[in-house]
Amino acid sequence: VTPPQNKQERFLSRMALNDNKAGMEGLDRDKINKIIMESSKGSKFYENELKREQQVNRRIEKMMLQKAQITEQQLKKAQVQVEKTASVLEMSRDLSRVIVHVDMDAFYAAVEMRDCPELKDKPMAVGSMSMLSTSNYHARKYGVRAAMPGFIAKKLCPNLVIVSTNFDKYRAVSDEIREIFADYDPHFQPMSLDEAYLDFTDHLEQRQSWPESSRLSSFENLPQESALEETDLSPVLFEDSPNSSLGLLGSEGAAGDAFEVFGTSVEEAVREMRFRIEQKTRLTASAGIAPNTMLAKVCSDKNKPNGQYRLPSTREAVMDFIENLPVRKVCGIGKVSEKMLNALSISTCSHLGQQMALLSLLFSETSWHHFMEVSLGLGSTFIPRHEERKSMSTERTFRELSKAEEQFSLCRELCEDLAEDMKKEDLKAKTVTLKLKNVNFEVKTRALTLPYAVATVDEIFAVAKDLLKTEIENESPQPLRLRLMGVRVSAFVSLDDKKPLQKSIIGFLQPGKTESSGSSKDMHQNLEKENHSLQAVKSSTKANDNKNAASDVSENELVSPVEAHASTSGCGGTSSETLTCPVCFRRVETTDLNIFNSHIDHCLNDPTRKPNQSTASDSESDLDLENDHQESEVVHRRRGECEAEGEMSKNSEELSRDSPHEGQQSLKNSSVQKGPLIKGDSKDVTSQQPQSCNSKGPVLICPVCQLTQETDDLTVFNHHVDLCLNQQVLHELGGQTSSSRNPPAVKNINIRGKCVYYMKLFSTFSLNTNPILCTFSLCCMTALETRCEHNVGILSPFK
DNA sequence: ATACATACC
DNA sequence: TACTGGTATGTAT
Repeated sequence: VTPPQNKQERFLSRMALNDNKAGMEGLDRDKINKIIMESSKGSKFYENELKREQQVNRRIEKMMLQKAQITEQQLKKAQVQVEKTASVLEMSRDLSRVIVHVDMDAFYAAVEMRDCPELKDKPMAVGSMSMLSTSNYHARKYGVRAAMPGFIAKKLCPNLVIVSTNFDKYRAVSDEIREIFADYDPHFQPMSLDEAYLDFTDHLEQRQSWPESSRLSSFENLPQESALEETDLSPVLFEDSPNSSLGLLGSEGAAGDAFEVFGTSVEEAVREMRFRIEQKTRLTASAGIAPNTMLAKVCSDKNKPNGQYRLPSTREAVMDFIENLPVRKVCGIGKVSEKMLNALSISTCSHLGQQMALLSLLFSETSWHHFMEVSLGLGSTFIPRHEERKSMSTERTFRELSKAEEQFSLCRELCEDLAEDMKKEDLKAKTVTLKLKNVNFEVKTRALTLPYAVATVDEIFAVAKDLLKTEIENESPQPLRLRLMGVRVSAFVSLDDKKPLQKSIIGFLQPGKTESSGSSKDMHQNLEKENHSLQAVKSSTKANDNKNAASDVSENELVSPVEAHASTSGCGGTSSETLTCPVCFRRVETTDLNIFNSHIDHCLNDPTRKPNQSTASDSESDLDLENDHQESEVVHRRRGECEAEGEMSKNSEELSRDSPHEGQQSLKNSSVQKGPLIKGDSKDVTSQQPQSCNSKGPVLICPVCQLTQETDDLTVFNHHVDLCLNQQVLHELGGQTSSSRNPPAVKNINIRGKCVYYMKLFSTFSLNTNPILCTFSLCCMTALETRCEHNVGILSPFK
C-alpha cells in the first residue's frame, strides 16, 4: 500500500511487483522492480501494458475532472443518501453465521515439494519459463510469485527450480481435502482446487453436544468403533497415517499432551479440520474465520502459511479490523480499482467509509454499493450452492500464426476441444465468441448469438469460422498476426430432462391443486412444437451458407415463449385446466403459457383489469395505472434491487428489457406511496383500504408492515421491505430468531432463501392486485425459476 | 446483444 | 526464446 515511489512506477503499476500476497512482506521492491523492468522493457508485452496503463490513467483523469465539478451541495445531498443507505445496511448486518475460508498454502508448489523432497529447501515455482502458477515461500523472498513469467523469475532468482504442472495430481489432492470440508459443511463452496468457503454454523451447534470421542485427538487416532457409533453428521475419522508430520500444529495445538482432543470452539474445530488436511495430504492449509465471506477471505490470508485467524462476531471487532485494512486486500478490488481509489486518497477501508458520498457520485451504483458494504465490513453470510455454469471456453497461445489456412485449422481444433467439453456436461449454447490476440497483445472478441443452440464441432466451427473469416477480411490484405486464439460458448439452453422442477410455479398458479409434472411436460411439448416452426421460419428466411448450423438444429432446445408466440400467434393450448392470474385473480382456462402470459401482460397494462373494482375507495384515482410507465417504473425499481443483491438480475433484466425506460416519473405517483397494499393477515383483497394521501413529505408505505417510511429513497425503502419480509417470515415460522434451535427453518434467510420466503409470504396473503405486489410476486417466481433451474420462462412474455 | 475491461485463482 | 487459461462480471455502447 506504499504509494508509487517514482514516475516510472506511477506509470507502470501494471508491471511492477505485486507484493499483495502472503510471504512477500519486506522485500526490496525497488530492486525487484528494476529487474522486472529491465527484463520487460521494449517487449511487445511491455508496450501493450504501457498502453493499457495510459488508458487507466485517462480514466482516472476523467474521474478527477468529474470530481472537480462536484458542488458542495451535491456532496451534501449525496452524503444524506449515503448515510441512509448505510443505516439500512447496518440493520441488515448478520453476525450470527460463522463463515470459514480455507486456502491451501502455495498449493501446487507444496504438492510438488511433498512429492520431491529434493525441492524442499530450494526456491521453486510451478509453471514454465513463460508463466508461473505459483511459487513456494522460499522463492517469494526473491519476489517470485504467481502470474510472473518464468524467465523473469529466473532473473530475480537464478537458482529457481521450475516444475511443470501436474493438474491430475492437484485434482486428486483437491478431492481429498474436499472430503474433509464436507464433514464440516456439506454445502461448502469450492472456489478453485485449493480453496473453499464453508459455513461452520451448523457444525458448531452440533459439535457442542458431541462427546469428546467424536472430536479428533491431535495425537491419537481413535478406534474406528467410536467413529461408527456416531451419526452420519459426525466427522469421519481419518485413517492411520504414521508418517504424517506430528507437532506441526504444536504452537497452537496441544504440544506435549498426547491425549488432548480438539475442543468445541470454532477455532478448535477449524484447527481440527486443518490438522486432518495435513494428516491426509501432508500439506498445510490456512483459514480465516469471520461472520461473512468477505471478511473470512481476508482473514485466511492473515496468518498464512499454516495458520488461522478468527475475527470475533461483534460489530466492534469487525469495524476495528476494517479500519486499517488496505482496500486491495478485499476480494473484487484489483489493480485498477485500487489505483482509482488511491487517486482519491483512499487506501484503506475506513477511507472508503469516509468518502462514500464522493464515491457514490463518481462510481456506478454497483461499485459504490460494494464499496459501502466493504467499508461496513459486510459480506455474504451464506454459501450459495454452486451456480450453473454460464460459459465454457478454450484458448491457446502460440508463436505467431499468420496464415489464414493455419488459423482456420487451429480454430477448428479449438472447436473440437470445446465440443468435447460441452458433451461432458450435455450443454448446448446459442452464443459463440471468438477471441483473438495479435502479436502486439491486442485482444479482440467477436460474438454471434444464434436463434438456435449449437453443440457439435461442426455447428460451433461453422460460427467461429465465419467470425474468423470476417476478421481476416477486415484486415486484408495484411494477415492477422495472431499469438492467441480462443473460442467460447455461452447462453446455454437447458436440456429438457435436466429441468423437472418447473412444476412448483404452475402449482403456485393453480391454487388448491398440487402441481403435476405432466402439465410441465405438456408445456415443454407445446414450446417445442412452436420452436420447430420458429426454426423453420428462421432457417428459410436466412440465406445461410452455414449448412451445419442451420440445418442440423436440435429438437431439444427451448425458445422463449415470446419468440415462439410471435411466430405462431394462433397456436393454442388444448388442456381445459385453469391457471389463476396473479393480477386479476380470474381463472384462465388454459395451461398454454403463451396464452396465459398474454393474459397477464394484458392485465398488467390494463387498469380496469383489477378485481373488486367496486371496492376501490375514494383514492382509487390515485392508484392510477393508466399508462405503461407505472408498471415499468415499478419493474425498474425492483430491478435495481435485484441487481444490488446479486440475485434474479438476469430474469429481472428480462422483465424490464423492453419496458419504456423514459417513464422515470417520481415515485410519488406510484401506488406504494398511497396506501397499504397488503392487509397483513388477510386474504381478502376487499379489505384493502387505500388511504387518501395528502402528505407532502417523502413518505412511502411499506406493503408488509404498513408503517409509514419517511423516505423517498428507493434503496432505503426496499431494504426496509426486505427486512420486514424477513421478520414476517420469522414470525410465520414461529417467532424463531436466527440463533434458533431449529436452524434448517430459518438459516436460509438470505438473498436466495429470502426469495423463497417471499413466495411463502405471498401465498399466505394471497396475491394482491396492486402492481407493486404483483411485481414482488413475479420476482418471487423469477427467483424460484432460477432456483429450480428450469427454463420454461413464464416470465418471458414480459420481455 | 456486443465489445472490451477488470478480477479471481 | 519466453508474459497463461478458464470463468464471471462490470462498463460502455
